[in-house]
Amino acid sequence: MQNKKTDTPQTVLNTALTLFTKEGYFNTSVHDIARVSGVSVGSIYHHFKDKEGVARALYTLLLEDMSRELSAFQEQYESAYEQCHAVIKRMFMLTESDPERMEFMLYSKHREFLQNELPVCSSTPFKLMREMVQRGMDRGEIVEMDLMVASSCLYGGALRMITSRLDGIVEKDLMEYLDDVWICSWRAISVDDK
Amino acid sequence: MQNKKTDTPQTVLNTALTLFTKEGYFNTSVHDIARVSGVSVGSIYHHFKDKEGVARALYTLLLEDMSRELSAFQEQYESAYEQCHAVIKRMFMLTESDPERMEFMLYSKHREFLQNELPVCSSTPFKLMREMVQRGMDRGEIVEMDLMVASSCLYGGALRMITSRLDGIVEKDLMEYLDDVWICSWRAISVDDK
DNA sequence: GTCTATACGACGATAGAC
DNA sequence: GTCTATCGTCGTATAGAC
Repeated sequence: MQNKKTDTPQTVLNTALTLFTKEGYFNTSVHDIARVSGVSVGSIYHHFKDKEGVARALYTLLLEDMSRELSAFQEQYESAYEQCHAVIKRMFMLTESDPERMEFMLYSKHREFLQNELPVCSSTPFKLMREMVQRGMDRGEIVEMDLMVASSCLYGGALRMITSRLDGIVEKDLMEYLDDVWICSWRAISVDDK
Repeated sequence: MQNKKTDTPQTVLNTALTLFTKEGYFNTSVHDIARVSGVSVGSIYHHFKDKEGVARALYTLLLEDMSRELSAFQEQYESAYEQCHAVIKRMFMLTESDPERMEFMLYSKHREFLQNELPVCSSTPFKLMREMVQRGMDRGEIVEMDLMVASSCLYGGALRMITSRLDGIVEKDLMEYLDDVWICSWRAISVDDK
C-alpha cells in the first residue's frame, strides 16, 4: 500500500483525464500535463512510455472499472430487465458524478490516438451490455431479433441522452429523465406490450 | 458554372474528407492533403484561410446538404411517422453510399478542431429531426414527454447502428436492418401500442 | 524517482517566382 | 491561381545531473 499523496502515476492520470476531455488529446501537450499536475516531464516519461501510453493506461483503467461494475449487475440481478435498467441508471449517475470519466470512455475517438485499439463498442463493457440483451432474448423477455439491433435500440436512447448531457444540451440532472428514458427503451424491444 | 475538372477548392475538400475520416484531423497535415490531392500547399492556403478553414468549409457544406434533404421530407410527408422514417432510411442509405460523409458529420469531435463550433446535436439537421418529433407529439402520434428524451429514444437506436456500421462492427448492409430498427424505434415512443 | 535543459523532427503558414 | 522553398514554432522524447 503506497502513500497516495505521492502516487505520481495516478496524479498524472488524473490531470491527463481532465485535459484530454477539456482540450482534447491532440490539443494537450505533455508539457501541459506536467504544468497542471505539478509533475515534471521527465517523471511522466519515467512512468509512461510516451504520451500515448498515458492515454492507454487511462482508457484501460476506466474500462476495467466499468466492466467490474457491469459484471456485478449480472450476478446481482436475475432478469435482463433489472440488469439493463441497472446499467443505464449507473451510467446516468456516473455522468453526473464524474462526467470526465464518461466523456473519455464513450465520447472520444480513441482510434485516432490509440494505435491498434478497437472501437469502444468492441470493448468489454459493451460486450457485457450485449450479453444482458442476449439473456433477455433467451429468457423470453425481449423479442427475438438481431443482437446488435436489439442492443442499439435498448441502449441507444440512454447513450444519446448521456452525450447530449456531456455536450451541455441537456441542462437538468440526468436522473430526472431516467424513468422516462427507461420506459421508452424497454418498450422498444420488450415482448409484452406493457 | 466552372469547369469541374479544375475546381481546386472542391478537389481539396474531397481529399480532406477522405483523410480526415481515415486518419483523423490531427493526424492529417496540410502537406498530406497537398500530396494526395495533387494540389500544392500554396494553392490550398490561397483558397482557405488555414487548415481549420478547410475543415469548417467541409462541415458547413455537409450540414447544409443534409438540412436541405430533411426539410424536403418535412414538406413531402404529413405525419411524423413518415417523416422520421424517411430520415432514418436516408441516413442508413447515406452511410452505405458515402460513409465518409456520415462519419465526418456525426462521428467526429468537431469542437476539438473547430473553434467556437457548437456540438453536432445543436446543428440544423438535428434541430429539424427534433421538430419532427415535436410535430408527432402535437398531432398525437407520439406520447407527450420531454422533447430531448423522445428524440433520443426515437433516433438513438438508428444512430448507434450507424456508428457501429462505420466502426465495422456491423458487417452487413444497414438497409437489411432498417425495418427492424424502425419497428423498435417507433414502438419506443408511439401512442398506439401497435 | 524526480528534475532541467536540450536535441530533433514535424507541421502550419508565408514569401515570392511564374 | 499555382507552384516551390523556406521560416519559425511547438511538441515529443531523451540526456544527464541530483
